[in-house]
Amino acid sequence: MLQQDNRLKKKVAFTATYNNKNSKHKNGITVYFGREKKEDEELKIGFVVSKKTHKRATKRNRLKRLMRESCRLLIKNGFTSDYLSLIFVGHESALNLTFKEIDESIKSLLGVKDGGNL
RNA sequence: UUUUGCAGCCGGAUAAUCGCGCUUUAAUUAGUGAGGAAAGUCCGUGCAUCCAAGGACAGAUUCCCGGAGAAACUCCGGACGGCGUGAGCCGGUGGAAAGUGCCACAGAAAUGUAGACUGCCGAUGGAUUUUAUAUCACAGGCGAUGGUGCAACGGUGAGUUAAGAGCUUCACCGCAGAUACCGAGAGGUAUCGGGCAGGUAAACCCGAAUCGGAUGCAAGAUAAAUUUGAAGGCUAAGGUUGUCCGCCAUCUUCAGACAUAUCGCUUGCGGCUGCAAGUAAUUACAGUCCCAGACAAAUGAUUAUCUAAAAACAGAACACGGCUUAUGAGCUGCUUAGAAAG
RNA sequence: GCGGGAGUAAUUCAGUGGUAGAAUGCUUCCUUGCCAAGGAAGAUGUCGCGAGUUCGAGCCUCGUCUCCCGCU
Repeated sequence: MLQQDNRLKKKVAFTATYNNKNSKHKNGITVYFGREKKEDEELKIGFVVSKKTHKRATKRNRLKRLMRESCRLLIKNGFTSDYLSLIFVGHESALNLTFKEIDESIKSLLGVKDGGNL
C-alpha cells in the first residue's frame, strides 16, 4: 500500500485521467497518464483490476498488490513523473506473472532504466 | 498386508530487511490485523426505517414420532422404506374410500365393480323330436382364455361347477381393518373375521399446523451545503399487503439530481478452560480473555533454513445460527471385507 | 453487500409430461451464357451440468455452473 499522499482516490480524478487518452501497454498491464503536473502537486497513482479480468477476488488482489509493491519501491528510490496521475490496469495475461516480471514491465512502461536507483 | 466406512485434526513454520490498515504514544514508540468455508445467497434471526383501528377473500410455508434450539429447507435420537456381502449410507415419509384431471403407442378393455370383440358353457328356460339321448351361440350364464402394456381389478395351487369365479370352500402369501399385548410415540408382535374400489398429490386439490407487512447498513441518524422541475386552493399525487372495503397525512407542499464529514461499526444468543446433567443434540455453573473494522478499500515483496514442495480451495465490508458447494499433502481414533501366517 | 431474470440447431426464438419444431443461414441439385432471385431435396441438438419424482422429463422438484440486469 502506498502512502496516503500518493493515492488516487476520487472518482472524478479517475475519469479525468481516462479522458486524457494517453496510454501505454506491455505484458497485460496498461498505464493511463493524466495531465502534466505543477510544481507543488503530489504524484497520484491508482490501481485497477476489473471483475471481468478474473472472477476470484484473491487473484485480482494479488495482481494489485504486486503492482503496488513495484511502484512503492520506485517512489522510495526517488522516482518522480511529469504527470499528475497514473492508473495501472491489470489484464488477464498478467495474472500469473511473478513479481520480477511485473516489476520489469512497469519500469519499462515508465521509462525507468534498469537498476532503478536514481 | 490389501481394502471399506465413519468421526476428527491441520490449513505452512522460523528469522531478517523494506512496507500497509486500526488503536495508542512526546516519539515508527507499543500492540494488533481474514476463513474453514470469509464463497453461493438457499433458509432463519437480531438490528434499523416507514406503515399498520382493523375485516373479508386470496396467499405463503411446513408435513412419520420424541427431544434440542431464539428460529430454520436446522440439529440429535428413534420408526418405516430403499441400497450395500458388511461396517454403514440415502429418503420433501399426511390423505388416492371427498371431488376433478392425466395414463402416449399397443391392447377387447386404462376406472365404471367394465367387458363391444375373440372365447368357454348349453346345467336352467325355449325350439327340433313320440319320449329319453342328442342337436341349435335361441334366450341366457361366465369372466378361466387373448403374441398388449409400467400397470389388467389381490397372487399361486387345489376343490367345487354345465362352464366358471374370493366363491362368508381350503392351504400358503400380500394389502387394509378390528381386538389383545409391548412401547412415551411413530410403530411392532399375535389372533380374529373374511374386507380386496389400479397408478399419479415433486397434477389440481383435501386435511392439520404456522405466518403483521414492506425495505435492507447502499437500512438509517446527526451536521453543514449546492441545484432542477411540478402543482393546487381541498384537488392532484402519495402511503397503507395481492384485491376490495376502510384508514392515514398536509399548506406551502410534493417529486427528484449532485455531493461531504461523523455516527451506525463491533462486547456478542462471544471465545477458551474446568466441572456437572443427558445415549446425544444441548443446557446449567465457575473462572478467564477482548480477538480486523476498511471506504479506489489494509496481510505484500525480497532473502535464508525446514518439509516431497518458495502448498489446495480461496479474501471480512452490520452481526449471528444453519444448509449447500470448492479444497493439496498428511496425521489420529474406531471399523468392514478379503488373503496369508501363527 | 442486497434484489431480479435467462440458458433449446451456426444465429434469433417457439414448444400442454408421450417421436424436439419454425425462420434465417449452410450443403447438393434444377433453372441461367454467368450471378442474384425462384424451385426441389438434405444435414445440423449431451434441450448448460448433476441427482430425484414418474411407466416415461426440454417441461415437475432439489443442487450446481455460466451469463445478463437493477440499486451505488
